[in-house]
Amino acid sequence: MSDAPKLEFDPIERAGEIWSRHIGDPTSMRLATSIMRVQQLISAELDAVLKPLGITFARYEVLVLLSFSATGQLPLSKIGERLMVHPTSVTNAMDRLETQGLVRRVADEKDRRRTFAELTDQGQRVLADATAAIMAIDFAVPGLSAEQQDQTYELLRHLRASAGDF
Amino acid sequence: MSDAPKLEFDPIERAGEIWSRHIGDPTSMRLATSIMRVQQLISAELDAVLKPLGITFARYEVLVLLSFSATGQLPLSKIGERLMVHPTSVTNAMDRLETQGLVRRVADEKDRRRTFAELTDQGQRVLADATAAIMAIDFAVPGLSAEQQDQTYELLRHLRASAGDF
DNA sequence: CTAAAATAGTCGCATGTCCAACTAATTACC
DNA sequence: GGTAATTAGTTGGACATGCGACTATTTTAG
Repeated sequence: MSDAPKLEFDPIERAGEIWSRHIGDPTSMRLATSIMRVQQLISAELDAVLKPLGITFARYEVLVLLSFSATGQLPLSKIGERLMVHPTSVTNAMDRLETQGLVRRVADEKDRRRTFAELTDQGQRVLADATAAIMAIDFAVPGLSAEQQDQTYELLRHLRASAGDF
Repeated sequence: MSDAPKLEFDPIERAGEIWSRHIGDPTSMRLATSIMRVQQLISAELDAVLKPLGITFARYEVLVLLSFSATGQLPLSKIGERLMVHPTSVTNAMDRLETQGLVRRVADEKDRRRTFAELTDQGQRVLADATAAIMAIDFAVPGLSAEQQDQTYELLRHLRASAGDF
């Protein structure tokens, strides 16, 4: 957002759209690029809202995960699995969150290969603020009715399932 | 893919999904995270297919854009505008493409602030191969019928429009 | 019970994206 | 006409993400 190149009212012409007009069909390609674009918009919006709190959406997701864990802590591997990101991404996020004092690494005595992640008090506070901030924009995002949103979600769910998600 | 953490058949639990079950509703949040996940899958798939050709999808989009330009060349600013990415991303992609010998920077004599990007012969060859490679997977991606894909596209279009796209 | 295989995390490296700031050139405006 | 505002690109820095490789520990096999 913000500094993003201002497109007057130019039709969006990413690869998918271009193909649709020049090459044959690639409906799926058009859909693919559209999804990527929407993701870009959503991601930018979420990060913008979280920026004042000093975290990104990626890190926010880690906090959310930890807060809902039954024991209050989660092995790093579990986090990567749940968020479906590479182990190195978890390490990266944890390093930053720990530096910020929002989470803590705790050694697992049972299995010394593992490390648990645990929310700090400050982490809980930031999480609460972040959630509130996101909830606030939640209503502004739409452009689709609740039914349409559910419908879109359902369609994407099929896509994810077949795409091997996983 | 590949090294991605193997999730048995665990329900996807990113922030959005988690909220849906714990906090109130946030249908839109659930949709948002779903979109982000689908984008991740698509992106990984595309990059994987293009990898043997030595390019990424981001760079591929630049090549596509250039090949469809009427004059065969495009000012860098126009590329950023069309692909809706920051100018620095264009500079980055161009640097790599130029190093690979797939595109060329050409000074604009009329307006000396500008620089044109132009496909090289090799760039055209790589583009052709890349397009073929992508078309090939295009059929495998689905999970949705053609109608469902159009439907999803339409729904996302509304979302993009209202989200200020732009 | 020991050697091989699997698992958990980390590090370095490559990419891509955006922002802030800066230079150069062109256009606007008083 | 000459200065201010705008536009085009680049550079440097912050982040996120994935891959390959490596260490340490635990499991599995034979």
